[in-house]
Amino acid sequence: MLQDDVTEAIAGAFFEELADNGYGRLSVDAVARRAGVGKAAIYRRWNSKDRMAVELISAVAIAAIDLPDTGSLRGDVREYLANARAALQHPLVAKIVPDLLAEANRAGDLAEALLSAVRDPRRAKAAELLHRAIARGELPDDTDIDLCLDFLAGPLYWRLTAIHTPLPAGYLDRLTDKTVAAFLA
Amino acid sequence: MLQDDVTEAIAGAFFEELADNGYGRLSVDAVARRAGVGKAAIYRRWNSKDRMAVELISAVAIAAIDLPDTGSLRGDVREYLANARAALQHPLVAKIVPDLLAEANRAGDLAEALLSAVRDPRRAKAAELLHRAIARGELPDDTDIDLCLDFLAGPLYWRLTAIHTPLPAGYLDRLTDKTVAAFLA
DNA sequence: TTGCGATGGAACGGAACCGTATCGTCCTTA
DNA sequence: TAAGGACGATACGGTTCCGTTCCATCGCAA
Repeated sequence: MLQDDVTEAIAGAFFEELADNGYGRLSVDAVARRAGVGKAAIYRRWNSKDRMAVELISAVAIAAIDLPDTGSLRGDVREYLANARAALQHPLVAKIVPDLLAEANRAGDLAEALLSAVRDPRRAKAAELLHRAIARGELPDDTDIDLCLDFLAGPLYWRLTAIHTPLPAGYLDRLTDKTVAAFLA
Repeated sequence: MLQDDVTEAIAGAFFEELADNGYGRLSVDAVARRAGVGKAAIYRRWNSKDRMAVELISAVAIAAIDLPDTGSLRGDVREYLANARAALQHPLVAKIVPDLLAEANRAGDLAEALLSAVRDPRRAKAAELLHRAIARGELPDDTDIDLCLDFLAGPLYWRLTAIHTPLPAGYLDRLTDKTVAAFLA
């Protein structure tokens, strides 16, 4: 029976290595060393480095999908952005997400797993936020959902992962204002 | 005297390898093989893989800075987005930019070079677009420049590199409308 | 023609990596 | 108490990589 604490040590070390080195430079030896674990313990759980990565990443990505429902468009947007900020400001997440996003544009099992297990469900989930606003009459029926979703996620992601400078006080409120204004334009 | 055609073949192969494998998996042997060149020809030009990468990437990144000046805010935004779309739809650029953006969040010479040679100049250049609009009176004096810049770049970047689905007809026009609306909110 | 220098190709040492195998040790369960 | 299995550690073969070195060839200038 595989021991849970060893599995967790491996998972923790895996994400730390992923943040430090990126998926391209990730090595099983380094994960084992960092976890204080023999390599056999890793290969007893997954039969290759790629399978380990796909399984560990998919698990946390799926668990992280959570959509607010405050009853108003502005409240939902504010809450969605606050969740996104909290996630992307985690030091490990901030380094891992852009790396995996780049990896998703390449060929391979990890790319397919990321698209089907992370990107598509997350985008469908976020679309619910807009559909609810349309049902409430806060947005017109012919709202361009896809375009609005780009405005919901794009600016904050760009700010936190590309520009990578701290958010000034009140940033999230002003971001919410402009995002809602863009939805209505 | 180093031959220019060899240098160009190396540069071309470097960017193709970078797109296919990412910076983490990039190997000098593969670049030389792809360029039809001996490894010695590479090390005669740069004394390490990292120096080659920094030099080649910095060169094209600096050359690619170009800001439109159409005389109106909406025209400038439309033109800026059209430029960005053209760049990010190039198949190599679409794979390389997200990879380097992830790399910029890590420690190392390449990260520093990317920040100082690419990110900062590009953001300063884009800020001019907004300052001109303020000077024309199209935007209020107290416009939050930083926040607006996130709206200028974020949605399209997110769409083209994270979502990675084709842009429907008229997307850029509607994107421009919503972007300007966000600026004014 | 002679000579210089860049070239492609090949090989090298040393290091890292993957996936497997083999230890002796420890913990759990029967 | 005895048996089984997961454990950390270590080493292995085979591959890949970096950076260096050597070689024969080719182009070009004197």
